Amino acid sequence: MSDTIPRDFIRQIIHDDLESGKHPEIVTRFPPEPNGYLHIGHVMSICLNFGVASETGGRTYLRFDDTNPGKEDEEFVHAIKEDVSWLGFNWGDRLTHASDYFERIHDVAVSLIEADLAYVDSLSADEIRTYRGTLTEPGRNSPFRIRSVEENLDLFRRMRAGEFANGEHVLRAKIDMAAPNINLRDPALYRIRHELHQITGDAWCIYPMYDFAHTLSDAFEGITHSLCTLEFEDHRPLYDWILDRLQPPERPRQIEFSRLNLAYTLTSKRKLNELVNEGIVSGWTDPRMPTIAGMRRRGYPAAALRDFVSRAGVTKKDKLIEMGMLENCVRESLGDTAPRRMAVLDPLKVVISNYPGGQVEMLPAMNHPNQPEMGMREVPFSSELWIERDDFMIDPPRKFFRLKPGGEVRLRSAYIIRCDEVIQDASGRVTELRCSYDADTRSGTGSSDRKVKGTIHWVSAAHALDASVRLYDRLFSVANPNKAQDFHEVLNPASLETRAAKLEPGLAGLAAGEAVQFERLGYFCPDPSDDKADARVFNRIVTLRDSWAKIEQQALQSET
RNA sequence: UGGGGGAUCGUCUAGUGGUAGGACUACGGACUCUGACUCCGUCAACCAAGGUUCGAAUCCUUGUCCCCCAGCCA
Repeated sequence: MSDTIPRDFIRQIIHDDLESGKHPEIVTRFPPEPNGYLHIGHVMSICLNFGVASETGGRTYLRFDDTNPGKEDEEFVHAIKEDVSWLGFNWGDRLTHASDYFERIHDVAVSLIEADLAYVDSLSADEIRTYRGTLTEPGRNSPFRIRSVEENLDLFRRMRAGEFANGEHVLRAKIDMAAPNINLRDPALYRIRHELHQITGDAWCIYPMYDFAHTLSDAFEGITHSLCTLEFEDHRPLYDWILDRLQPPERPRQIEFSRLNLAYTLTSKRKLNELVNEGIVSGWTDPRMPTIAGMRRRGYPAAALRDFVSRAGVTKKDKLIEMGMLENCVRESLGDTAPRRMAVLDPLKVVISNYPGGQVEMLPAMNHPNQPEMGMREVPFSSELWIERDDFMIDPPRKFFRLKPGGEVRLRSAYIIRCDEVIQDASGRVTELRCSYDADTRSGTGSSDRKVKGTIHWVSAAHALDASVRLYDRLFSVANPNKAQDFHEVLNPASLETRAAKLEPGLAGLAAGEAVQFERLGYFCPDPSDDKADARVFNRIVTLRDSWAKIEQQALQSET
């Protein structure tokens, strides 16, 4: 097995670089901008960056790319740190900020000016765009491109000193306005922003651009492999241009991989922001959000997320991964560990007419059918129960193994009951079932091995714990909402459904975020934010696989 | 019509001149006090056309399609 571990192309490069002695140790970084919450796409980057380093005994920096004050916020810094560590990664003492290097970045800018490789441009933003040319036509030199080194030095010093308003000047690299790669057409290095920075406060009014700050930060930290997504591929020549001027002792190499896109979700920060700001979701941590915080609140285990991105792999091919892949990882992670419980989401009253009124039995039930070591619990049984409305049909199709008039079914961990009478209201809606139980069929006793085809879950009415249960579905109704002209039009109106559910009483003590399986329904956990002792709120993490849904479809079709 | 990338089952992914394999899904079956889990089985792919070769997903040529780039965002 170990010799067949698939090694993605990045791990191959890293392996080769270690082998050849190019680097004694691997140093990576995860460089989020603190302007939003991390999402499923970032999980990929986090696992890759921290993964390749830890696998090789290397180090990883968590570096906040805070070069654009005003867009960035401390709230996001906290959230990001929490997300990364929840995912299981540890940056040790390597928590940094691009702003830690502002002075050094500035010094590099000055030395570039001195080498006549950068100049202060006084064109307006609009003019710069015009001068830049188009994808098919070369740009033209700015008239300010010929300024002397002395003048540039003076102007840049005064930019820093705050003598100019936003937008009045910009520092540009002097590369090639005719370059076919637009990133090389004298890219901006510094712009003026009279704005308070969340860390440096008012110390600066000029801020470095991403390409400049990011490349230099990589160099300063001794990053060996700078892993980023495909859209930065044509920034690499600029990355390399900067490194060529700097000549750092340890030269980082940028390698790009494709983003991970999940079907039926968005990962554009801008659009995620809109979902939050417009109140379409309850916030960044809404359990329907593809954010790490949302998925954590929903109840997805960190291990499932790690498993998911590892199955997705690292390549350069555009991916749009099916939701089922993620859900499978979640089920797989929870399947062996989540204790089993019973809960009824759409209650239908059942009265056991031959069971003594007022009598209560505590019936033992396994916490996990495949893992006896997880022990047993007791659930109360009495003459009035709740069962799932779906588990009864007056006129069922073939292969319906649940309750029907005159039919028998086993109550999980309890008795076999027979449906004797169906009570309906004026509109024909079933309001109650009168059943009789077979006292000799109690689970684990008597002739309890008597077979009936179906087993359903139930909760004793008198003992039931009331809870609000939130059923989540995909936020969008199309596989790739990124492609939609307006995502509002492809929102899934049924992405959240709330049920007044009946839970077995033992669930009262369940802690927030602790996952259990409601048998036959799915995995659930108390919502970490909204669950209260006197008003329980549960999230459905993921459903169980449901082959009945398929059979039912086929049955209904064959009858028509 | 500039530059940079990418095309292998429905989805994700292995393959590095020698039997196209795995995971998820789908489908069929076994088991079942969860229509779950588990187990067994089936369907299913090399973008196209040429070329090189005993042999090509892999090398060459020519096409086709898809993605990214014209922020003083990252």
